Amino acid sequence: MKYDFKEIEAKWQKEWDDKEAFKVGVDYSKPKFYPLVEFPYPSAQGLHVGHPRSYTAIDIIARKRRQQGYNVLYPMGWDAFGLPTENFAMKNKIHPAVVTANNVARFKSQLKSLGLSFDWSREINTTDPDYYKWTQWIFLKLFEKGLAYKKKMSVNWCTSCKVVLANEEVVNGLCERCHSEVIHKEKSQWMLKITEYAQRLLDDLDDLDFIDRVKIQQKNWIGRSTGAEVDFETTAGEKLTVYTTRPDTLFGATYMVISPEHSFIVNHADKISNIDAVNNYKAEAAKKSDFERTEIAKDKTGVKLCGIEAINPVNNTKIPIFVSDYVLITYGTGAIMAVPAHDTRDWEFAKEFNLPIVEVVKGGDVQNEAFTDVETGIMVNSGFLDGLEVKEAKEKIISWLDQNGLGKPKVNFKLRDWVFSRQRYWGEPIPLVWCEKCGWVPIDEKDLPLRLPDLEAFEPSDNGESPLANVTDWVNCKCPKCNGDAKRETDTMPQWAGSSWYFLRYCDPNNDKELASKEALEYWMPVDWYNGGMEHTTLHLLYSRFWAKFLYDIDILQIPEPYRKRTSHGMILGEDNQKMSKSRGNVVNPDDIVNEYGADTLRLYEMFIGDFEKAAPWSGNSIKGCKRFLERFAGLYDIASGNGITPELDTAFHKTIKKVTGDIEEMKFNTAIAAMMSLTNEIYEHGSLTKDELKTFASLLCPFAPHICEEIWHNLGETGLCSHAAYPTYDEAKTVDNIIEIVVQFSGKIRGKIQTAPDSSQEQVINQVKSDAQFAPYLEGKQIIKEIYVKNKLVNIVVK
RNA sequence: GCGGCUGUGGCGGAAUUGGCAGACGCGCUAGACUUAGGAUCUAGUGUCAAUGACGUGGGGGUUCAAGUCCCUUCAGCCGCACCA
Repeated sequence: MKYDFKEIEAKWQKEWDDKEAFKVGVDYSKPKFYPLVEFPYPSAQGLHVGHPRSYTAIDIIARKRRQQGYNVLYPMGWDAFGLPTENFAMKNKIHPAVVTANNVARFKSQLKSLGLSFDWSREINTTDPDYYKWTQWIFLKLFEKGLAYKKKMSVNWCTSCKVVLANEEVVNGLCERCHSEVIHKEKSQWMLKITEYAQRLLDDLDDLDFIDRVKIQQKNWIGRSTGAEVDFETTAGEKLTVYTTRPDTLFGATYMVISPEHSFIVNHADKISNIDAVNNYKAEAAKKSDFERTEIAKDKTGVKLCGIEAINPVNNTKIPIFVSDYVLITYGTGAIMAVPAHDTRDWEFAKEFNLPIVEVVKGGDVQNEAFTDVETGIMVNSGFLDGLEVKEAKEKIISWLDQNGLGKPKVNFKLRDWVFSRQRYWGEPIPLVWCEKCGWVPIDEKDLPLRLPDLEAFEPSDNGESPLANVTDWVNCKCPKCNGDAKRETDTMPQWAGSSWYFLRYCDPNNDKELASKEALEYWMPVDWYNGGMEHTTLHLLYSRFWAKFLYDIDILQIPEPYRKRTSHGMILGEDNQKMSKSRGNVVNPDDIVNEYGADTLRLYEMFIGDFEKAAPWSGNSIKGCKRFLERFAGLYDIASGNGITPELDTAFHKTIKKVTGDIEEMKFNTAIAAMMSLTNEIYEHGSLTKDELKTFASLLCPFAPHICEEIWHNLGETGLCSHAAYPTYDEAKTVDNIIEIVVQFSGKIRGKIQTAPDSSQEQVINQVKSDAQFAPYLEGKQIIKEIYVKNKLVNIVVK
C-alpha cells in the first residue's frame, strides 16, 4: 500500500470532524476519564514543536481509554488574555480581540492538522465574556469572603515604557523589552490571600499522584518553617518581635537587625542619634533594584541605630540594633535576632562590623565559619540549656519563653499573597466600584459579565494607570449600594485568573446559570491526568489548587483537589541542544514537519525522541526513522492475507500488546514504539500476517498514529472507525516463549547459553549444564564452591 | 548558598527485585537494484594489542554477580535565591 500521508491525513481529519468522532456523550452512567493538557496562549508565532509533545502524549492516553470503553473528555481552549496580544494591538492598531481571534484560528487549524482527539464542541476562550463572567464571579466570591484585599506595595516600574512590569519582565534590573532602568514604585494593588490556604495546599499534596519534583517544588515554594517569635525589650520603650527557627541559640544573639522598611525606625527617630545616616541608608536601600539587592555577591551593609539598645531576654544583656537590607520586611516580623556563631549571614555581618561571635552549640570553629548543623551539636554557654541537644534545647526554650510571656511558637511560610492587579487593558475587568461613601462595592451578580469597553488606543496612561482609566464614561458609574457617584476599578486581572478554573468550565462549557452544573462537576471532576510544563508548578498549578479549594469551601465543587495526577514533559531543544529561539535560528516549525513527513510521523517522532520527562534535542535525521516505520507498517497491508492467527507470530503479538499497554500508562512512549517497530521487523522476517492480526496491530498503533491506522482499518473492510475499535488485549499465558535461553556463567563470567523449558528447576538446569560438552573445559579439575540459579534467567557456577 | 535532576557507543536513547550492557531508531560501512540516489532491500556496526580482555563521568567498597546498592569525587542542566 502506498503511504500517501497528505491524502490519508486530510481524509480522516475530515471524517472525524464530520462524524464528531471525539465529542463526548453526556452519559453519566459510564465510567469517565478526564485527561487534560494546559491550554495554550495563542501567540502570534503559532504552534511550537514543544506543544505537540504534551498534547500527543495525553492524546495517546485519551485515545487508549476511549478504545477501552471510557467516556473520555479531552478538551482544548485558549488562555488568550495577556500582554503580547495587547502590545501587538498597540503597535499595529488592531483590536486585541481581533488579534486573538486570528491567532486562535491559526492555532486551531494547526492543532487539527495533528489529529489530536479533542472534543472541539467544548472549546473555551478566557477572553469570551460568557467565560470571564464566571472568572469575575469567582473574584466576587473571594472578595465577599475577605480573601481579596487592596494593599499598597512596591511594584516594578519601567521608566521608559511607563508601565508596571511583572517580576518576570524584569531582567537584571532592566526592562525586558526596552532595556531601560526599572525602579520601584508604590502602588495600590489587589491581592488574594493564598497564604490563608498555605497549610492545606501543603498537607493535601501528600495524597496526590503528582510526580515528585512537582511536589517538592511546591513544598519548597510554600516554604513552611517552624520556630518561635521572641520579644526583645528595647531602651526606646517599644518591644521588637523577631521570628527565628533557632530559638535554641538565643544565648548567642549578640545583636539585632531590622529591615530598612521597619516602622520601628520611624517611631523612634527622635531617639536615634544618627538618624540622618540611618535615613540615608534607607534611601539607598529603596533605590536599589531587586537585582542589586539580591546580587550573588551579597556584601553585607548596614547602619547601627545609635542611642537605642535591645535587651536579650534570656540573659538581660544589652545588645546593639542595626538596620540592614539583608533582613526582609516581607518575611517573619521584619526583624531578626542575629546569632553570628550559627547563621552564615549573621556571621558575615558580624565580621564586617566587628561584632562578638558567641558559640552556643559545640561542634564547629565559629571564629572561622558559622556552625549551622542542627543534628550533632550540644548546647554550651546557654545557662539552663547547656548539655542539651539542639532539638531538645529548642523545645525547652520555646516552652520557657511561652511560660514567661516572652515569646511563643510560630509557623511561617515563604508563600506570599498573590498580586492580582495588572494595569493593563487586555484582561478581565475587576468587577468592583469605588464609592466615597461605601468604599469598595462589588457590582451586582446579575450585571456580570462586566465587559471590557471597546477602545481605539491601548496605551497605558503616564501615571501607570490601566488604559481603562482614560475611558471616563466607563469609569464613572453609580454605586450599586447607595446609587451615588462612583468609579470603577480600572485594574484588570492577571493572566493566571482565567486559567485558575478553566478545567471546571470544560465540564459544562455553555452553562449561563452557573460556572458549571453540580451534576457535571460531580461526574467529571477531578481531572484524572493533567500534564503540563514544570514552569507552571509554582504559579498556575498552585493558583488553581487554591481556587479549587476555595470553591470547595463555598460548596461549588465537591472535592478539594482539582487534579488527581500531574505529570510533566521535558522540553524539545534545537538540534544544537540549546533552547529553541528565533535569535539562535534553531526553531523547528511543526507546520513544516507536517508538510514534509505528515502528522503521524511528527506524533510518533515526538514520542520516540526520548524519555518523556526529559529534555531532548530535535533531530532532522531521526525523524526519518519514524517515517520509515510508518511506511513499513503501511506495507504490511500488502502481505496480509487470510484470517485467524499465525502461530509463529502469536507470542510476539501478545508480548507487544502487553508491553505497549503497560508502557503507555507509565508514559514510556519511546519503548512502546520500539516494541511495535520490533514487531514489524519480526512480521517482515516471517513474511506474512493475517488480516485479523493487522487489524489488531492497527488498533494498537492507533493512539500513536491514528490516520494511517484508520486507513488500514478501512482498507481491511471495517466500516466503523479504528479510533473507536476495542483496544487489543493480551493473554498473559501467551506472552511466554516455549523455549527460553538461560545464560551460563562460571565464576561470574559468561561462557555460553543453554535452551530449556520455562520454569525449569535448579537441579534440571545445573545438570543440563554439567552434561553439555561446551562447558566441560570450565569444570574439568575444578571444585564447585557454589551454584546460583535465577529462574528463567541465568546460572552461575562458582568454581575453584 | 539551598533544593532538584542528569552523566551509558559516532548520535537520540534501552536495560522489573542487583542477573546477557548497548533494545529500538539515527548515522556509518559493504553489497544488491538502479541512468541516478538524500529512494528501497540485504548484511555488518561498543573498544582494543581480538579464540581473549576491557567497557555505563573518575576513585574506592559490598556481592557469586553492580549502569543499578554504599562511600567519595568531578562535570553539566534546571528551579529558588539574604525566607532568619
